[in-house]
Amino acid sequence: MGISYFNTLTRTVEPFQPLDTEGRRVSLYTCGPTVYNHAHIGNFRAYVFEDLLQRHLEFRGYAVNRVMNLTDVDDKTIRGCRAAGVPLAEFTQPFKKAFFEDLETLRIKKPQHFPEATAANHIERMITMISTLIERGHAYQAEDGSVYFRIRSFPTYGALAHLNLDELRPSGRVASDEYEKENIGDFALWKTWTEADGDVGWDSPWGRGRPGWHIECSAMATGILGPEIDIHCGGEDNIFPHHEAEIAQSECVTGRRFVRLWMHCKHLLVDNQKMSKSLGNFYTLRDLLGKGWTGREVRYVLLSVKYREPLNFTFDGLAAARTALHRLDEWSRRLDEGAGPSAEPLPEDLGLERFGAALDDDLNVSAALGAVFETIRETNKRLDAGTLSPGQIRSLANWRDSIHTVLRLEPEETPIPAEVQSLLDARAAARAAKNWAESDRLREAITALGWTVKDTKEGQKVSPAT
RNA sequence: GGCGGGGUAGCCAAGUGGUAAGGCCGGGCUCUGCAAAAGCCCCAUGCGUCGGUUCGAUUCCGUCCCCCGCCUCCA
Repeated sequence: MGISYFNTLTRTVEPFQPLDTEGRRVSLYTCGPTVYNHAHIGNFRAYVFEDLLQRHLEFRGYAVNRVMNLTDVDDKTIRGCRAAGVPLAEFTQPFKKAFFEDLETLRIKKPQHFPEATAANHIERMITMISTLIERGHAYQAEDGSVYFRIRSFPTYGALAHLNLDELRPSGRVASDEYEKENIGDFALWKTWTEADGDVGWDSPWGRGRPGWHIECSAMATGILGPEIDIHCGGEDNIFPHHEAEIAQSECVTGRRFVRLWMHCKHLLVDNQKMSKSLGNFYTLRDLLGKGWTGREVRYVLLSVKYREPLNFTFDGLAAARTALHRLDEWSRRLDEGAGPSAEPLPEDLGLERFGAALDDDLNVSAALGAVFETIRETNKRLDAGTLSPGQIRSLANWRDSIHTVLRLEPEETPIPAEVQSLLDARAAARAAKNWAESDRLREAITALGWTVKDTKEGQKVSPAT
């Protein structure tokens, strides 16, 4: 059975069929952050979903070539740099750096390409694309100097979002000063320079200005991955207008089908409400780390719900994630302790294939995790009963390693400090001599150093105090 | 107004036209110098409401009630 994913365009789960059927290569474009502040956990839900997608494809033997763009020029970044009184690049740089750190914290695999919208070659490509669109009648320069895409020239505009453009309700978010446009729905390809832009701007055939948001992605996507892309992802709010616009621009330039498969993840809610600063339920990853939660725990929460379902983020959920991970860790430790050097075949009734099968079914990670925990319970029973050989335990450990190439939920490796280790050695000796008073004293000494020691059947076990 | 998603045990969350995965919490047992941990077992006659189709519905159809998202630069 092959892989199937839900396609936003067709609204059906379809068998996955990349352009390159023989080479097993997949091109993946994912909309990245606008670097005007620290990304919040809602943003990271999308990036974790995309990470799961990439790792699942790799688990199934595909080589994924992924692009994640960085939007480093737009209204917010310009506003930010002007408020800070620094050049644009200087303003966005720390947020770019922070973003990469956050990706690492969440164990998100780094895409091969991180194009920046302001890079000279990309700006150049955007200008070229806009010129082509104007030549072909898909775009026009309005009285205000800006260049707009003529949506009437692209009959399928609205197909991705399944919007009937004639029935659109005017919303308050449409800037009232955009009366120069032929159609209210025409979107900016090139925004002419205004006072508010300060020293941000590039020269173009249409005067000084800056690119619109949508053309950035079209230029970087087709520039790096070519005219046809296998998968394009983003948050559900990107469907319209952003991805709709990308399709229109790209296809009018290349004459090819821009994207074969569109995948979007649902929003994250906090306490069943949309995250917002005014509600006090707005969190960046850094906020959570500051509260003592780990990147792995946050990853678990963001990962554990199917991407097409709304995810309700709560601190109870984070606490549940911590305990669940602990169960995973204990099982993992038992495997390492019991594993022999060479693998032996496992009993077939463990159903290990269910993990991959669940993911093949439109990334049903909840079912996949359910299968993992069922395996944990079943193998724990057999470990208790001693019915697994060291070679079979090795096979289970290998299986565990393989699922972690997708889940990336393995424990943090925290080396035991020498000071703690010497106390542990002394305590082991005291316990062997049944000197309980000394044992308790040493336990307290270890606790004072920030570690927790527990006495198990296999001896002392130490872990960092949480 | 248009389009779409969701309501499953105390919490989170899979799933199926044939009688409810998994995680957390809770209870029990085992192990145990103490403390703790861990492992195992138990924990929804029920799947928002009211109807319909069916031998049989949580699953299909319709009604109604809630919650959430998009509708022109928010992941």
